Amino acid sequence: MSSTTNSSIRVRFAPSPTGHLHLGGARTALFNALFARHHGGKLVLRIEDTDRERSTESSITAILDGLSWLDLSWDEGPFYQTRRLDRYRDIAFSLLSSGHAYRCDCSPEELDERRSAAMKMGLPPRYDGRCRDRSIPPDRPHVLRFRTPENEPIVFHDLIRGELSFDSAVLDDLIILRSDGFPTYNFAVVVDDVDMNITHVIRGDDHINNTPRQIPIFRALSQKMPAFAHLPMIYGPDRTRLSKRHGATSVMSYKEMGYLPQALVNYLVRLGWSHKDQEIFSRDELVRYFDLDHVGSSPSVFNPEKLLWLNAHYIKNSPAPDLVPLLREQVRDLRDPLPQAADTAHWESLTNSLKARSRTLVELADSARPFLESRLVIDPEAKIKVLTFENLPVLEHLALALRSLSDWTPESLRNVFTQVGEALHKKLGDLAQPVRVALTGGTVSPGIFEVLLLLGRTVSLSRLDHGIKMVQEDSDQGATH
RNA sequence: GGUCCCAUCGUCUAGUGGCCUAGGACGCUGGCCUCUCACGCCGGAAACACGGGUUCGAACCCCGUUGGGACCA
Repeated sequence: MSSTTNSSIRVRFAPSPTGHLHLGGARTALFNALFARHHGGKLVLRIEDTDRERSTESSITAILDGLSWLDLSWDEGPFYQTRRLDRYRDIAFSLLSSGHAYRCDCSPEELDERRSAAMKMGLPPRYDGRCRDRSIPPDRPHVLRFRTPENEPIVFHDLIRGELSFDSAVLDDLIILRSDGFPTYNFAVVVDDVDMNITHVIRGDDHINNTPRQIPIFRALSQKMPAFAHLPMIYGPDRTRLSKRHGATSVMSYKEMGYLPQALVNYLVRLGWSHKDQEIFSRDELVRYFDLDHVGSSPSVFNPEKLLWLNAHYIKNSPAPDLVPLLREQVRDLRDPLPQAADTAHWESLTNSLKARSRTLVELADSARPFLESRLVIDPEAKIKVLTFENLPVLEHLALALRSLSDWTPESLRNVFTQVGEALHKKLGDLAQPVRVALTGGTVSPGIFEVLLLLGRTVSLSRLDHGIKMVQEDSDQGATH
């Protein structure tokens, strides 16, 4: 165990900018951030952009956007590996002069050939070390290879998995500096982790096999090693690594689908980590409770249903004033708004009426539209089922009674429905449904009195009249046939 | 193919040798509430991969098998 004191804990999140921030990366970032906050340490953001083929500027922006949407902040950086190339070269050459590295001028073609020859003979396709003791002049094209110590077992203690050991015989002399002067992945990572004083490397377990390649470099550099913690992968439903073909994997696509960042964070944190039976965590609780000792070691399958449930939970339990700006964003394209759409109080009571019925902000917006726009689209099925000739008396009686109402309060509205119900020998349910379809266009909505109140007298009466007219026209047509 | 990792309900997980006739959550499902739909509440079905050990006792420790996955090519 390391003797590091809490205040000096330093972790890093080190994405490659080759695409959006995906769920696995987001969880790695989250665990690093929570670990840092919990221990009062620092989080360093490092962009590993040495793969010039695949790294893009827009990916960097996308990753930063994703982190900020999730409200994950870092303390230092972002540092870019491409701006540290001189540093990697310096260290590589210092390893050359200390004898830990050597020049190699084997061509890719030769290496390929030897690799396939080895595989044909059933041998592992590793570099045979033939340049180890040749002295290749520096003016010839060459790479720098690390002289991997032989017969030295590599054992380290993983904070999540315990002791992990590898046989150094399977490690070959990896290239640390390419002929174009670019460092290789495993080398740059070690130089960075040393330079940035990283105390805990928390990363996906797809890097577990990189660790034994990195450890000898730490040793050659005479640097003390960070502690390692390898997080289990997140799988898709088919139990392979989560990827695009499993649907939405980018963090920002969840924003577009109307998810709250708290819901996604809460979902991701429970993938691999637990705190007894608790499912819902505030950010404060997360910081307080999170630690590596309750991170599991087995991979988990991404479950969109549970995420949806969490999202519904967060929507339902958010105060309306927090939700209203998000709702406004969803309905920016409002056409022909109702007068009350200018009133913040209307947005808030609307949100209060709808939030327990919405699992996403998109659903919230869809159900809010009839209360914000003048234009009302009547669902054809609802019309056929509910806006029938049999229900015409219900609508007419209610319209008449409502029109003569002097006030427009829950009590008076309820009285009207009760009286009309008694006169027509109908139950409240028989009255509410036709009104609901006439007023909202569908069979699903908040309570009918809430709807009446939300819409207000003028809009309610005109939609009711319009509904009555529609039924009359339909029955006229039916009569002529 | 080589190396490494993993294994509790369909899924996320609790569980660190006796508290387990295995707990919670999502989903599914029966009911209650009810003007619709939700929300909420109450109930149900549903798992320790298999085989050996160790131990008085194993979901928990060890070994093997099987299955899955990652990495390197």
